[in-house]
Amino acid sequence: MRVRTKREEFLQVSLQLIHEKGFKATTMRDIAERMDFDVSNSYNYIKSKQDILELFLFRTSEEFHTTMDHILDSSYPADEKLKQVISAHIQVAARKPLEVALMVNEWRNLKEPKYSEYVALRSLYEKKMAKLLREGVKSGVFAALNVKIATAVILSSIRWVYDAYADTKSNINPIELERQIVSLVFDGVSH
Amino acid sequence: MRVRTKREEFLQVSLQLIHEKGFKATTMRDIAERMDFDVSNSYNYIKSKQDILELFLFRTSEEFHTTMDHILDSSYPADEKLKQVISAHIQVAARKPLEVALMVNEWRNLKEPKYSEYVALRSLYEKKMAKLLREGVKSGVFAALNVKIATAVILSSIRWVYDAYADTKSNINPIELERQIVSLVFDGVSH
DNA sequence: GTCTATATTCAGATAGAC
DNA sequence: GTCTATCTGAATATAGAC
Repeated sequence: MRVRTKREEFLQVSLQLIHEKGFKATTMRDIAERMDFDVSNSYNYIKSKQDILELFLFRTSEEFHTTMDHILDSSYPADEKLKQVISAHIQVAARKPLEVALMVNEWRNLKEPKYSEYVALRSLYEKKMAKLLREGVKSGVFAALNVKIATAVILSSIRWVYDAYADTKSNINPIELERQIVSLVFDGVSH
Repeated sequence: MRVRTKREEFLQVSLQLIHEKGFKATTMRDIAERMDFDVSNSYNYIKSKQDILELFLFRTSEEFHTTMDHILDSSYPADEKLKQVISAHIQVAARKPLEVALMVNEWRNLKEPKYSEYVALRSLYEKKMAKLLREGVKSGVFAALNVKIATAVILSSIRWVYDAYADTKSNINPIELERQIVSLVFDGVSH
């Protein structure tokens, strides 16, 4: 990622370190050390450690929601919408793996009232997916599946994708990855 | 869970608290407080906080591996084996949701050398699943899927199940849950 | 098994000089 | 924007008496 300001550099370094060690295990001293300055300087860029977490979590969550909303509001049939949601997730996870890793692994470290706010956003995202599936079941493009369970299964089945892009410059082609995942979600492992 | 000794009670209380607050955020004082005694007494039952994590993680991991090994060693065809692996996972997650939650959420908090040991066990479990899938592709009971991706998708798609049983006495019937998940994994959402 | 007391270490955060 | 110095609180863990 291109870093324009020292604040952006500070935030990127924080994100990387939190990915490596976990939020709680990453100290302000760790971040400062990698920035090659004293701890106290960190507070030139943020007012608390929690700020770092909130900033990335809510920013990336909004990106997911905006995309999901655009897809839901379109006139595509439900199966096409589901493909697009999966595709969009993979693209974000491939482009911003560390941000997505944070969403998957560190949201529990938010403190109130941000914690409840974030949990509500997660829950809302699930509701949007459930709505999409219900739409498809009603219109007959999907089988008569249990929407609650299918929502959990489908969202869970793509949640690992960031991991393929987080550590090394992965050689997994996102287009091929999308093709394979879409194939599994739509038709399963059977012939 | 039936608790026979005070040590078992201590460990169960620890597990519950770690589930509620996360491993790092749970202090020995928190656990002692819920046990209604002073912190120092905790060290009658374990020699360090890490012990608690290691104990549950490796014990539950072994349970998963043993079951997986029995299934792989059987003469069932690959599709039947896959059903049994899914079924077994759901049963463990329904019976011991807090232990499975720990496996999903807290393994990163292990310290070396246990961390590397545990990562190797996870990786081995994935290899066993990949072997099962490769078997099924070769014999023709599965479609010509990308084994690496399918492994990640399938394991991921059942990883959330503990959550349906962790907090409240869930009204989700594990048999019905299994039926729905198997249907999705084998045939997807399409008609 | 329980307590009191304490050693040790380390975390987040702020004040204020340059 | 950088530093030194420091406050404040909290954590894991141990020693030793009852």
